Amino acid sequence: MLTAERRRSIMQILQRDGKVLASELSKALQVSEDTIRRDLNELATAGELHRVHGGALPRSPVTASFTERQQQAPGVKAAIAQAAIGLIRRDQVILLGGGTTLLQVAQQLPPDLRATVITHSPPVALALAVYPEIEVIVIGGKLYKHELVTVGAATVEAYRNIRADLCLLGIGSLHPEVGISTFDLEEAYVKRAMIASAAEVVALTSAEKIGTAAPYIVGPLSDLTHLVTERSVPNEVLAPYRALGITIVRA
Amino acid sequence: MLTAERRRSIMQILQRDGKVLASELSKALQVSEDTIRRDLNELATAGELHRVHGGALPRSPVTASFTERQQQAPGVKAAIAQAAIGLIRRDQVILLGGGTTLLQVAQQLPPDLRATVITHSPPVALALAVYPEIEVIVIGGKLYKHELVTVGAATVEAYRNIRADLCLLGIGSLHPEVGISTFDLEEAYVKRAMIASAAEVVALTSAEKIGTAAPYIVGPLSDLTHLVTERSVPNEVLAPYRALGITIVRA
DNA sequence: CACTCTCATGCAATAAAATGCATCTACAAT
DNA sequence: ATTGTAGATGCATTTTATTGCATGAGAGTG
Repeated sequence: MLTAERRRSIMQILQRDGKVLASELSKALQVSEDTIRRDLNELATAGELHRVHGGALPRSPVTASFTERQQQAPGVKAAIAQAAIGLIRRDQVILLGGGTTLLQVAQQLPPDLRATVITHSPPVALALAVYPEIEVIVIGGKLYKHELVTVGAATVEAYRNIRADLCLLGIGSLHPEVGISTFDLEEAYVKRAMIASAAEVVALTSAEKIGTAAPYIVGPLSDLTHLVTERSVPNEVLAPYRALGITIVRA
Repeated sequence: MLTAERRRSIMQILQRDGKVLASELSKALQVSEDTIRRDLNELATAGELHRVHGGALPRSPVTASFTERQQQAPGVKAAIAQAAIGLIRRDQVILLGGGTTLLQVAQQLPPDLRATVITHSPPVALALAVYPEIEVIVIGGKLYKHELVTVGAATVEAYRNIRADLCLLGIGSLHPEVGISTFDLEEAYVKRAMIASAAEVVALTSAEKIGTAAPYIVGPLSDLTHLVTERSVPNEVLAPYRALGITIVRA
């Protein structure tokens, strides 16, 4: 039996049973557990399944990509979120993007904040539901399962009809020359619409994303009014942003 | 049973019942309480739940107060949800309402179901995000915090532009003469729009809601094509619904 | 304060995983 | 045919994870 053939069998069994055990696969496919483990690791690296001790489970888009990242650098993200919250003023109309950093923002707002918050991220919307004085507006659309945000024409259209005071956005890539960019086209459209609808635009980004570029351009750096990032980012890296009049906030 | 699998079960039970006890989980999952405690601690560290003495609670206080109501009769709601799922066929376009019963539906769908599901409930949308073959459309609007659904003109308008095969709705009150009614005006509008947009309309309702009326009329009983309710409901109570040609499904 | 239930910790047994190494096979070039 | 090479496989060994149990500390209740 060919290697690729065996791996296909593993995927089929996984789909059929909802889980696979390394020991069982070894018997069923007549190869050693070492080989099975190698297969499982390769498949996990390729993102086809979720490797766990003893076997593997189907890759669930939510638990895999979203909650997993939540753990990566919790301290840093919380600090950035906290710093961004300092820019919010009472009674504003605020656009909140998706992603784990913005979820942190939604969770850490002052309990008595009075504001209108508009978001296209269901998890952010749920986090906001605890605040009695916040009016929450959900923007609909097609749900992107890995980011847990809505996208598409309906989403963009909805943002177009809004005039907000403030927009808080998680940014995937920032580059002095390329500008704001992201790894997903649909998300780029949504972010562009959000930026166009807000008077002040705040980018939240961790240190390692500054100076990088991604395939899809959201807009020029001059779209931003504020940049919230880690304390550790060296001054010279931030110079081009300051030169554009962007207010830098260090968490 | 795999460790990761067991933790996933714990999260499911937590979501279903609104709380978990270490002692009960130990019996239900056939492992020692030590293992359960370790699981709960790990899940708490990962931010997936809120660890408390004796067991654990959902992480977010929102979903807590929301799922708390599920404790009242978790078995009944799960059974009604399961029965309603039997009406779903592959590749349909389905409207899902809000509320705890519909959340149960979203959580108990067959893992490989292929369909398009449209909902104005963020918790339902998140529950649907785990299904790889389901396209999820979120309907936006103003967020109603107690029901965790969106309402308002945007919501109604969005549903108006949709033609669905099936609509699954939680119903607050059903009365042979009054028809379908609810305690909230905004929700009445949304439900009306959903009913108007679907070929088949399925009402999910527990026994005690049948024969009651509420201030805001959604529409006549003849809007319904199916009624899913508890097995215990006596036949004579259901007679007027049967007379209208409504298919009765007993959970 | 006394009682019970729950929890944390260290420990040992077991299962699973990673690693390095030898062997085997398929395939291509000579 | 044979030689070389890359990849796949199995085995031995070491390392790491998981689990249940015992002990004592701690929390909750009346």
